[in-house]
Amino acid sequence: MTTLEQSLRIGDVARLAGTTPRTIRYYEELGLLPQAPGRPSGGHRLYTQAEVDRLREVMRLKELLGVSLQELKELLAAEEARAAVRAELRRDDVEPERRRELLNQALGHLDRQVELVERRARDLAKLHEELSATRRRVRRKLGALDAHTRGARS
Amino acid sequence: MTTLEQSLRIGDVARLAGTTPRTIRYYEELGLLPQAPGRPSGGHRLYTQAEVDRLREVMRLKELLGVSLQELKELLAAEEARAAVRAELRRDDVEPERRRELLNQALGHLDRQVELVERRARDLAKLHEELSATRRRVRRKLGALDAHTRGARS
DNA sequence: CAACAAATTTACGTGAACGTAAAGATCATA
DNA sequence: TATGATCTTTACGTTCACGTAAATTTGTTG
Repeated sequence: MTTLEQSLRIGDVARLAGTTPRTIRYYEELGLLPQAPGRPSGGHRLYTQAEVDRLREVMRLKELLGVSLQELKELLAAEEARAAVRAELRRDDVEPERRRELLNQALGHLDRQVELVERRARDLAKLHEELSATRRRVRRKLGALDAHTRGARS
Repeated sequence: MTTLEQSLRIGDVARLAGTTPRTIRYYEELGLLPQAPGRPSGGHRLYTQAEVDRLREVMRLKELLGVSLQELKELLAAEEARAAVRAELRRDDVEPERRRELLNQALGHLDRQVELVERRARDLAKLHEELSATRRRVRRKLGALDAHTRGARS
């Protein structure tokens, strides 16, 4: 379980996620990524696999949802909330009151994301259907053309 | 049938499509929209409903596919091909040879579009599933929390 | 410890997709 | 025909999402 994961530097993270150090610093600056967890004596940023995953997720959402980094940051409040939940849940003495609050917050954020995704999926499905219909029509015309040409035994 | 549609000016088109004149001119400059069909003596651009539709389609594809305007232009070669087909098909004397060629071109472009849409749809579906799973877990935790609280008759 | 790769901050540069301003031309209406 | 709204081109400005360069510092390795 103790994967001994540690000490990825910004260049490693960038390579692993398929981007550049500049982008990572930029995202950190925007608050899209949390401050690098390790930073021994103000030196280089140190990351773990968790940060790589987070980064990939950010990139994926950006690509799939087509939102600005600012909107994405707001959307990602969900992740932060869930992180907070996980952190608090590790301790056993959280009051159920508080626990429920955190969970409900996370649920709200998740609902926003799900709704966004569903809207886009619906739109895409509609577009797909239209394209397919057009494609079928074109193929039918091609078929008719073939048949006619052969029928005329040119 | 003769809808007598005509004489929309650039501002009208912009309002109807939910954008601005600047954007329309920009798209025309990029070749995303054809030259305005009417331009009496070098004066104002004149459009018909067809141009409004085309514009909306461009905006929709841009939004849904998340591609650059340049990529979009290349993708939209399909529409141009289909327009050419429609134009030529109106005449009855097109050689079947040529006809088949045009139709096959259109089919190719359509296939590219369909594939792109399908890829995105698959990615979105995967994301949706993951979000839903997470959501279910959160709800389960909330449920357990409720049950426990009531069980403890606090 | 020398030396070289990789990281740091600071700051200016860039391409895409438009916005906006200016100066003038054109169109609809009173 | 006057006049105000809308359009024209030209051109510079702006925001976003980074790229790139410079000067310096930090880690790593022989």
